[in-house]
Amino acid sequence: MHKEEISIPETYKPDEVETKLYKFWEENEYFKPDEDLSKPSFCIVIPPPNVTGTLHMGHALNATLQDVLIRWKRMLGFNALWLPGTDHAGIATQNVVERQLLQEGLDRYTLGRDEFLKKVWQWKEACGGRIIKQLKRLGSSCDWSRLRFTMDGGLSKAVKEVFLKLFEEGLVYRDLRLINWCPRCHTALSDLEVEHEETEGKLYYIKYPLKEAPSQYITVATTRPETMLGDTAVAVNPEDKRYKDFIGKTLILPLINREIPVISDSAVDMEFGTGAVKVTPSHDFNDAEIAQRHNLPYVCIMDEDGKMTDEAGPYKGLDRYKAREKIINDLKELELLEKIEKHKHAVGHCYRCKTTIEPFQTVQWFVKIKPLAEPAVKVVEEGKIRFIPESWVNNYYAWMRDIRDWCISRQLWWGHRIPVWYCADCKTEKGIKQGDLIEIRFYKPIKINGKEIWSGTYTELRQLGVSKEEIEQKAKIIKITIEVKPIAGKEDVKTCPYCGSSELVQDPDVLDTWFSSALWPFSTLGWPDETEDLKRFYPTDVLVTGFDIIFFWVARMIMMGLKFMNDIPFKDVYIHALVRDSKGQKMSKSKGNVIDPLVMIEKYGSDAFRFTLAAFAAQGRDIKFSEERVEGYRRFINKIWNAMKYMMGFYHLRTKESLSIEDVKSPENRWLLSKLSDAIAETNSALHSYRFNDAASAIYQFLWHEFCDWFIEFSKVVLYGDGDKEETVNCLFFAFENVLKLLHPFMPFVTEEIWLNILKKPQSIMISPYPTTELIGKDEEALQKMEYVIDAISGIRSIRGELNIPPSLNLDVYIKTLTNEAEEVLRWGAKFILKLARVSQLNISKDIERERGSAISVKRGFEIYIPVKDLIDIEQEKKRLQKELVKTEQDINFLNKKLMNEDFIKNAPKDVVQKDKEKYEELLVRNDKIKENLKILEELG
RNA sequence: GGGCGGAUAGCUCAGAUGGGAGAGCGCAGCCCUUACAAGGCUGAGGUCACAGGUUCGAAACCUGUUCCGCCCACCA
Repeated sequence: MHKEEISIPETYKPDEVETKLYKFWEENEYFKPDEDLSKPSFCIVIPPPNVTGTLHMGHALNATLQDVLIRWKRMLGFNALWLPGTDHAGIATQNVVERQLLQEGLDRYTLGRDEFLKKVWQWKEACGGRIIKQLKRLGSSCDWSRLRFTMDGGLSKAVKEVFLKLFEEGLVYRDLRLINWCPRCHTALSDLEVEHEETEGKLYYIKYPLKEAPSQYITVATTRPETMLGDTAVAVNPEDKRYKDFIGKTLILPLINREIPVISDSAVDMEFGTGAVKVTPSHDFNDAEIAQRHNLPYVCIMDEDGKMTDEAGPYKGLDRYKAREKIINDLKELELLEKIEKHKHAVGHCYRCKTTIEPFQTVQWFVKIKPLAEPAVKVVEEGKIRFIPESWVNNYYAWMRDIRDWCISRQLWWGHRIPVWYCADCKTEKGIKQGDLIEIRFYKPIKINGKEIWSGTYTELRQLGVSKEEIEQKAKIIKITIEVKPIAGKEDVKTCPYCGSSELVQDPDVLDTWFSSALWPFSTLGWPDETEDLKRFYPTDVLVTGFDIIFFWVARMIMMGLKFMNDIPFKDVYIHALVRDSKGQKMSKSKGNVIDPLVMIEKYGSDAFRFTLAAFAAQGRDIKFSEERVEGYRRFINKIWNAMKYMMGFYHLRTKESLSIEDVKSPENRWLLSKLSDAIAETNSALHSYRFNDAASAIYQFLWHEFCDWFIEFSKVVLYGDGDKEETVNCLFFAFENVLKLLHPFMPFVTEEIWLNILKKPQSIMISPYPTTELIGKDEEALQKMEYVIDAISGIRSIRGELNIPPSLNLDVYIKTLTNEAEEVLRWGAKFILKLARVSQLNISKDIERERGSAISVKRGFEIYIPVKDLIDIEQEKKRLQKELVKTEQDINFLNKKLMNEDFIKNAPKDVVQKDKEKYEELLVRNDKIKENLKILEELG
């Protein structure tokens, strides 16, 4: 083997190396699966981060774990594809761009829909790639040539296809009902997008006088007095004796003097408040249900801005909170406010902007979810999809069982526009012209013939000469009522299929962002086309994600995958924890406790950072991130680097690339390969069951403590002294290279740097085969043998350390062996003992007479004596032995009790009993020796 | 109101199917030994939240309690 001169940098510099190597990998297309179809495939689709996103700890953890898996599988010989992409993130992105416009003094309505969308795309092109760059910085080995975006042509095609199919089957439908409305974002939200937060509020007790006898009244309790303007009844429980006589009577709604009935409904809780509930069908979900049952009218008193409508009489135009204030004051004046109590209750907030949501009655699109949910539950029950950790399936089932129809339309501009059109000229069954039912409001008035027009029906506006385009562009809200028949189409519908009219308006709404993400596992692989990728990689193998989007995303992917691919989208769902700060608090900008992954990478390097995340990723628990741990793993890298530097001094002696246990003779070398074998086995098995932390620690433990602390020290004895240098060097390199490969999925950069640029391997480490144990083998006998040597060294060191014997002192050590095996092995290992325990003279024999006044250490098979009477304080050694005596005696008692227990002997497995017996015998011997020595020391002292 | 998770060394956490408790950091002592002081060696430190139970044997399994954290839910 030709060995050229290699210059090795004194220290490892992550920042230089990482960018260089990432470029190298990308240029060589190592991230792409190859075309070899005989290899099994392994696929992960990335949970697409928002285009607006910047890499946070959650992304970093998520990406690290996926990269560990994909690199591991790739090295195991799989055709591995990690498919990356980003999500258009409807509301979030629209908000970002709108905020930007605001700084320029613009808003989206002034720009119009098309212009606004152009701006968003521009923004996406300019800034949307940021998170991709950051993922690369982390070392993610995604196949970037397959990068997807949820608004790409292909994915949009998939979205339309799915919508149309569901529409045709009646699984998407339009309905007029109460939905969650964000008055700031001006859009409907699904139930999931509402965050409920426990809030300290007030409970207002308001008197509603009886019409026939105004001195009598019913008191209702409410947290939202402003909604009383929309009351159309007061409900009491039919069982409630207090109100028995009121049922059926009429009350006068204060402030606006509407006559409303007292009704009875069993949904009313007699215990709460006064037992009488005001019913506001237009602004409360419960009340809407009561209204359905009792056929109550809906009075809408709040508009889409959260301001009071015409129906609110004197309160018209007031903001909802201002109206509340005024109403309370007015009620006080009328002496109709009985009392105000403090009251805790859950208030819903918009998950994007935190504004309090408002139940609002509008026409929206929904997905009928039960028929989709049932099969999705079944595949999990049948074990076709596995959740890891398993405990999450309960959450999944619970949600899926009580699932309600999914509101998918959003009153936004950025997103997949609903592929549905409405004809303005058709007559409906009710005989009204549809066009009249399409009502338009403008954000800024348009001028026609010098007249300012703010709003009108579609037909009116067209008659006034407003163009279709202008309506689409400038309209703030286009209200299309439920009576209008939707015409769905893959392509733009230009003429009405019923009447041939060209007066068609496209539904102004876009789809919930999560609608397109639900298709992610197959839309990214090319569906609806039957692509090669789809055949090869669907179903994907594992989904790695956080628990916060199990409902938003995971559940919906399962439903859609089953519906449109007739197959599960992934086999395993690995749910990882949330990354919190070191105090266990959720990281958030407002708390100022956010740790930026990129700062960590800059300070410590990507490898150290990734390793930290993996080492923290124990199942089922949140991660309290601590920077000190990252620092610790940076030192680990330093350790690796230094070990490498030592080894490279002997590189020229290397003769073999590959070894198995049969190829080596010397016990310490066989010991090393056996330990390596264990580390390999543990790493693989841990990764198989997603125990990332166990895998990380197995590698760390082996590399630092077994390889560096023990083996390198053994090797010095041979390499700086006598012995089979060649074999030792071969073992050093073989083990080191294997552990580099083991480590590569966790620390891709430093391993590659050493592999390629120090060891001068011809090919990247990322496509080298991952170590498996069968090629190396294990030698139990060598492990046993080395245990004698290691015990001896530890025993001497221990005496040294505890008795504070300075290393400069010459140390004579006597080892009395009790067995032939011990004697043979220790004589062989004397060279190691001498050097590693810094012994100047070592005598090993069966018939060693202990010198009076020796420090003693009793090991399995031998005893160590160190004559110390001239060296140290005998009192100290006595103390040391007494301490040990206490320990052994405790142990003996414990084992004795156990072994005297007949039930234990009878019931415990034989090997457990056997092991305890052996331990017991050993302890007895040790105990005797210690006692003996103590006696001698006593005599001396 | 329902459900889930946690409580183990001073700190942060491991302990997969039950066989006398581990790591990293921190702490104490000794050491610049020719890879590494970003290091080596040696130590100290734990009634595994509490109370019962199952078992020959429990940190682990079961029941209850306390304290934290999270998710879901239309109590106005």
